Amino acid sequence: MLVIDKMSRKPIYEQLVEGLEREIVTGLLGPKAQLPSIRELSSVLGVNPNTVQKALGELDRLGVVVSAPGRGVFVAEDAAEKIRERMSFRLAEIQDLASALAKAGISEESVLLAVREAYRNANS
Amino acid sequence: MLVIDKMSRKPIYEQLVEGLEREIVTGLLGPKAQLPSIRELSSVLGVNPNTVQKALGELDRLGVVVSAPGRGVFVAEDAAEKIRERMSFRLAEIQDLASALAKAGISEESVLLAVREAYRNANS
DNA sequence: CAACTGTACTACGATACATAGTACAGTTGA
DNA sequence: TCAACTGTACTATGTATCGTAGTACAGTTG
Repeated sequence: MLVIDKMSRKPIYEQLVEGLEREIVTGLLGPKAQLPSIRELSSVLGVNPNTVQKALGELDRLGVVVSAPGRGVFVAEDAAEKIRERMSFRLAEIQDLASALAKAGISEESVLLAVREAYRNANS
Repeated sequence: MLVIDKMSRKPIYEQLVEGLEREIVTGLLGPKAQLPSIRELSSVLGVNPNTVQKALGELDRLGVVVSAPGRGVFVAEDAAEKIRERMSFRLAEIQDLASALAKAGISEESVLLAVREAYRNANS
C-alpha cells in the first residue's frame, strides 16, 4: 500500500502523487473510483491535510483525478492513459543516468541487467 | 565543458560535483592535475566562491580530490576508481525508475532501447 | 439540518541553498 | 622580505520550498 517516508529527500506531496498514480495504474483504484477524503487520507497517512490537498490538486491539474467539491475526489476515466503519457519523460531520466554511468566506465551489461531485473520483479 | 544551470532543481554545488567528476572520469582532468582555484572557478562559472568551496569540500571528503591549503586542489591519484565505486549506487536509481515504468505499463523494450542509445552516444 | 465533502486562505517554523563579505594562515615566486 | 596567490572558516542575509496548524466557507448528502 501507499507508504510515506518522511525522511526521504522527495517531498511528501510528491510521494503522494506517485503513490496514488501507482495505485491507479495497477488497477487498485479503478476509473471513477472515489478516493478517501482529504481529511481521511490525512489521518490515515499521518500527513497534514494541506499536504494531501496539494497532492490531489496536482493530480487534478494533470487530469488524473476529478474533484467534485462537496462530493469527493474521483479517478478520471482516462487516468491510466494520462499517467502513461506522462511516464515517457522518465525515459529521459533513465537515459541521463545511463549516460553518466557510461562515461564513468560502468558496463552496459550491468545497466541492462538492472533494468531487466526491475521488470522481472515488477509483477510482485 | 562544465556548465551550470542555475534554473535546475539540482543544487549548483551538486552540479559542480558531478561535472568535475565527469571531467576526471573522462580523463579531461588526469590524476594529480591541479584544478583551477576556487576563486577562479567561481568567476569563470559565475557562481559564489562559497558554493564552489562546498563542492570541492564534498569531493575532498569523497577522496576524489586532495586539498593543499596555500597550494591548491589536486585530483587524487585514485580519483577515477573512487568515482566508479560510488557510481554503482546509481544503478539502484535506474532500477527504481525502471520499476516505476514497468508498473505504468511502459514496455521493457523501450527502456532497454533508451539505455543502449545512451551508451551509443556516450562516445561523443 | 447535521455531517460530510473540497477549497482557499493566513501564519509559523524549519530547512536548504546561494550569495556577500571578512578574516586568517599556508605557499610561492619575484 | 613581501606581494599575490592558495584553501579555509566564519557570520549574515535573502530566498524558496516544504510541512504543519488553524480557520473559514460553500457545495452535497442523507
